[in-house]
Formats: sequence, structure tokens, C-alpha cells
Amino acid sequence: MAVPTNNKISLPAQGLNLQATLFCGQSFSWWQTAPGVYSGVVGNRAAQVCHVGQNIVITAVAGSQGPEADSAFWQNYFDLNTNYGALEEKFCKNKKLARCVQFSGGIRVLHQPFWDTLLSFIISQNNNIKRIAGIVQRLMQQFGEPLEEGFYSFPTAQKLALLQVEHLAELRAGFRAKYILDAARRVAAGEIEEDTLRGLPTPQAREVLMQIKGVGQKVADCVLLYGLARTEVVPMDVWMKRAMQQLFPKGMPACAKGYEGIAQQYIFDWARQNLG
DNA sequence: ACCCAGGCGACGA
DNA sequence: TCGTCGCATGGG
Repeated sequence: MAVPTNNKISLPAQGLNLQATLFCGQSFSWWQTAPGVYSGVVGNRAAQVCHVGQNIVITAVAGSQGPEADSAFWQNYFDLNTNYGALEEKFCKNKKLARCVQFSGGIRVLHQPFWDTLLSFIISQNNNIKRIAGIVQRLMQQFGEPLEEGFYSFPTAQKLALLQVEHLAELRAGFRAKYILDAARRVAAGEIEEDTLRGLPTPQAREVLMQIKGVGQKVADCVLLYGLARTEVVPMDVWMKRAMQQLFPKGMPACAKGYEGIAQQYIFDWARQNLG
């Protein structure tokens, strides 16, 4: 049960590893601000988070909507309603997948806001994680709303939709700038709508997302997994292609059925740290 | 100098 | 429908 104290929320999170979860390439808006302390922006919220025993303690810096709403929000964000102990146990029925789970234990697949995720993974294409985080940070600073303590929110689609590519020059996003604007314009116009996507089967939702310029199957799949909680979707980037060829040439093991996207996160992390 | 990064669109066959 | 290539930027 959530125990709010002032603007702090303590949530049971047995087995969760914040470091692994926040920096395994699924989110690009968290920073380590002190040993074991992480600050981040999610939508129009800013927060600090750290481990305290088996709990995580979240301090709202900005965007708080009150203790109950905040607890529910972070509970969902960190996917604390999913039984990862049981999931990891299932994954470990396969020896090679077990190796990835042991290596990258404690990773949780975050439930990120749809728009944050779409923006972030458009920026991610043919790019590296460090530079993605830099571009995301500049995007927030230049076009987000100022929050407390120097944080800025993710910019809204409505705000970005009014800009021209020249305005994005300072982001140093390169050829991705025009893709950011196309996504913003379609979302602002209501042509791409989160609620509609949530109601569609995964293949149809993927098709709709791929109408956005700069969104191919891989970026669409990242949005489906991280932004729309489609746990069966496996984004195939260069690291996952290498890992699958090496570990699972015949495809994802059956013990991951329905949760291939979550298994993917352990495999991706293992690959990045062992196949470099 | 060269290659690569959580890819994609344009183009030609 | 398939391969191939250029793309912005920055780090190794």
C-alpha cells in the first residue's frame, strides 16, 4: 500500500532495480543526481526517486496532483502492478533467457506517456543512447514548460506543431527535426490519437503510427511497447538483431509468450553490455 | 580518416 | 516487394 508523507510517496517495489530500469534504453529523461538518487521528467511531472529498503521513494518536484493520484501514477509508471517475480521465473525456464534475466535482473518495462514515448523514439533512430538523452533534454529546455527547480516538461504536440524546422536547429537533432514536427502536427490535429490507438489491435495501431513520417516499424513498436503497454511487441533494433541471431535464431522462446517485449528488455540490456 | 548509433524514406529493379 | 543508399550529429 502506498504511504504518502508530505510530497513523498513510498511504494513497495521488491526486486526492482532503478539504475537498470531507468538507463536500459527505454527512457531518456532520467539523470543520476547523487549516488542512488535519480531525477527525471515524465510528461509534465518532475520527480526524484531512490531505493529505501524494498521500497522506492518518490519525491514530487513538480506536477503533483495529490497523494492518491501521484501514488497511482507512479505505481503504473514503474509497472508495480505486474508480478515480475512470476514473470522472471517463467522466463528462466529457458536457459539462455535465464542468463539474460540473471544478468539484467530488476528491470521493469516502464509505462510511459504516449507522447513522450513517440517523441523520444523518433529521436532515437540511427542514434546512440547518450545523444538521444541530450536531444531530449534540449527539447524539454527549449520548448517545454518551466517547472520547479530548473526542470522543464516534455513539450506538447500543440506547441511543437506551430514550429518550423529552423526553430529546432539548436536541438542538433539532424534529419529527425522534420519527423518531430510531422508527429506533432498529426497529434495536434487529432489525426493520431492515443485513445483511438489504445482501442485498436496491435497490427492496426502499428499501421496508424507508421503514417507519421520518420516512424517505421521499429519506432512504432517502441511506442506500442513503452507507450501503449503492448507487452507482446518486440522492437528489433541492431542490438536485438544481433542478440536474437546469437541466442534465439529460431525466435523468442515459448516461455515468454505474451510478454516477449518484456523479455526483450532483458535481452537488449544483456546484448548491449556483452556484444559490444 | 573511418565506422557506428534502439532507422527511415526515396529510389530503382 | 525487395535491396541499397543518403541522411545530421557526435563519439570511438
